[in-house]
Amino acid sequence: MTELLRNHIVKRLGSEPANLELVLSKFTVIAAKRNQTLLTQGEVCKYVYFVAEGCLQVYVYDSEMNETTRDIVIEDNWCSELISFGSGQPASENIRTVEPSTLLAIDRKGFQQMMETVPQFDLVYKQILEASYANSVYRINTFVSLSALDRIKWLMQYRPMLMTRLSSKLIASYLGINKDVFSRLKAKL
Amino acid sequence: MTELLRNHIVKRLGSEPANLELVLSKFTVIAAKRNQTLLTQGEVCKYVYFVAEGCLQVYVYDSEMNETTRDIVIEDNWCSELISFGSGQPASENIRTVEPSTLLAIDRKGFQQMMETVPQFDLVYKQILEASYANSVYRINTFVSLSALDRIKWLMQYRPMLMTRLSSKLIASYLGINKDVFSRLKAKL
DNA sequence: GTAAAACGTAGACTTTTGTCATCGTCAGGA
DNA sequence: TCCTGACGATGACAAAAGTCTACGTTTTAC
Repeated sequence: MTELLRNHIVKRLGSEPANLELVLSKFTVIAAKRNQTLLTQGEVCKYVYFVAEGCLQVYVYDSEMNETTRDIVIEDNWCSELISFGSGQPASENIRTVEPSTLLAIDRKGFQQMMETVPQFDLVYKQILEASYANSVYRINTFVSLSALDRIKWLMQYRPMLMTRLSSKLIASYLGINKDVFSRLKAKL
Repeated sequence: MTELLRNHIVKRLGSEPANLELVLSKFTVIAAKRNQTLLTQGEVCKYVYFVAEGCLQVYVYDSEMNETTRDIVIEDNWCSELISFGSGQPASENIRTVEPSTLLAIDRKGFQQMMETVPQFDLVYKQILEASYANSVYRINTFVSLSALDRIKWLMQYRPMLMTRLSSKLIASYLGINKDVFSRLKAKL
């Protein structure tokens, strides 16, 4: 299963770093069922996950306990609550599986060791952080100005796989739209 | 003027790093008037700015050329389009002054030299990036689920200075609210 | 296998938000 | 000084989004 992570890293760095096998051995393989909670807000985020198979949801609750989904992470991507993971502060977000998933998890200590064993991992971390940041910025700039209908069109254009793969409820919460409204608008396309 | 930046850095790092004076000398002082454009989307972002005095707006245009403001940066904070600055890719955002401002600018080469001269600057960069990321995440999680009225209340609670300091038009675009609606809701408080 | 729960769709209705036009005020430039 | 253009407020109206209920279908749990 670490094969997928190896490919991912080689792809990112352009070549296979020395000691990669050693690093890979530091990851714990987790076979998670659907709907399994990986992180609850208020707790400290202890792991960074590489999603080898499956799909994760990063979400918060609003004042009426409705979920709003900040991010949906599919296979071959990283997922964590980086702020909490890096600082040790309580996490502000929740993470759960939305499909049966295979995850490769690494904790802070392992992460630290990884940085020392393979100096290029500093670069990998920076890349993850920068990609996460870019993603957030993009999401703000795109979504603040778009109507609900245009947000749906956007999703169909740029992440069409999610439309077929995820429940309407989840998509609606990702798009910041009421689920009834989502159902109606989708029918109008 | 670099005095303000020195204080900022010492505050962040907890102590004054060696060679700080040398590093400070690499910054260019810019006295910018109100409404001056510092970055236009499509161009490469060449500088990271430290806002010593004044206020900057980071914004994009939607399909009807309305501005939507992703961030407002006041004195004692950093401002840039980090993705473009780091990668050399065209910027996706615009930056302008909304008040007469004093800025300390450093370009990529200076930034690079800074990293080498003062190793702790790697940490400063990471801090800037992490803070920017945390800020974006917070903005998404807060704003996606809040009504226009609640967004105004949020601003009054957490960044009250902006309410008095900025034009209604700018605040409305920061909150993602139509300016007429903003005017009405504000009157109802 | 069956009962219960969750899900997706739909209609009727309410609330929120956006649009447009108007008007008085104020600040900056000629 | 006067003109002009930007700004903020407001009313009337339109459009978008949210709420609630109901119902048939699918999925899940026991």
